[in-house]
Amino acid sequence: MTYRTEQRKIIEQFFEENSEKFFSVEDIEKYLNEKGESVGKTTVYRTLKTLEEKELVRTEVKDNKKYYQYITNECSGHFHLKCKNCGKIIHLECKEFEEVNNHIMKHHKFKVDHNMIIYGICEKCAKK
Amino acid sequence: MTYRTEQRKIIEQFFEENSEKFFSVEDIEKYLNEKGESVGKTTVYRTLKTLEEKELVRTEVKDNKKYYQYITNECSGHFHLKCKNCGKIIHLECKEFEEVNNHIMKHHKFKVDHNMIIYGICEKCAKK
DNA sequence: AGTAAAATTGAAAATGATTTTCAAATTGAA
DNA sequence: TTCAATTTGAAAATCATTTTCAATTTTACT
Repeated sequence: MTYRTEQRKIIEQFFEENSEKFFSVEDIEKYLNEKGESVGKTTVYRTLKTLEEKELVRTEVKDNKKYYQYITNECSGHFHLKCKNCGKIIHLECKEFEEVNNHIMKHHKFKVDHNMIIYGICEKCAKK
Repeated sequence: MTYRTEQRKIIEQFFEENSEKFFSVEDIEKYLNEKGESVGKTTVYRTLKTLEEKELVRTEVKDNKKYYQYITNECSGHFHLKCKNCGKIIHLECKEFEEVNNHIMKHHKFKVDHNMIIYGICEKCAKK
């Protein structure tokens, strides 16, 4: 039932191969076209919207512009810290956070998004 | 050195009195004008930008539109859970979270924003 | 394979939130 | 009071995103 077109495949493949950063629609369009792939801006917008609805990408807005990051399997299931200054991402895979999750579940009756990013300032940037 | 104009006072007062919800620029403009306060849209935009820079408001983007929430003193210093579905906000004032914060500080060398909102689904909405 | 219906694509136009511009009004310091 | 610096707001500009719609591609069904 799921349509699978050439363009959509290309975009999904782009994300499979580029999961570390956040990209804007412009970034992706440029990158693909430079690689010789024929994908229009509108299609990139539409595909990203779909991926977002399926919760396969995380989004972030900066200067009224949306950025998308692919959620890999390895990154799903734990929290992340992201430095607002330099963009560094730290994976929180300690058992502490499973406990926090359980606490929130039990006492606050709340199911936290498992791909949440917590923002703040990393050590390096704090020193400046 | 800080200029303090009539319009800016009105907008800041609006937030002091309305801290529970998120508001769009349109919301605020409408509300103030209905109350007979003369504040232009552009000024609302500018004032909100300043408040955001001073970290006196939190922001959220929905359908390419920005929403602002005032950060009261009572709400600063602890995490919040917000239901993505119904918008309900839960304040996490348990000691568990201070511990988490300390853990992140010590082991991950990271200073978390103290007004963070963690998104997820509340019990009621989960049941639907 | 052949065909038709349904879904997708993309260029161009439309939308709409936010920013910029700039002249007029307001503010604060001397 | 006076004047430079700042703020205001209407209108114009900007720019990311969405919509439109005709053409193309995909899928389901023979």
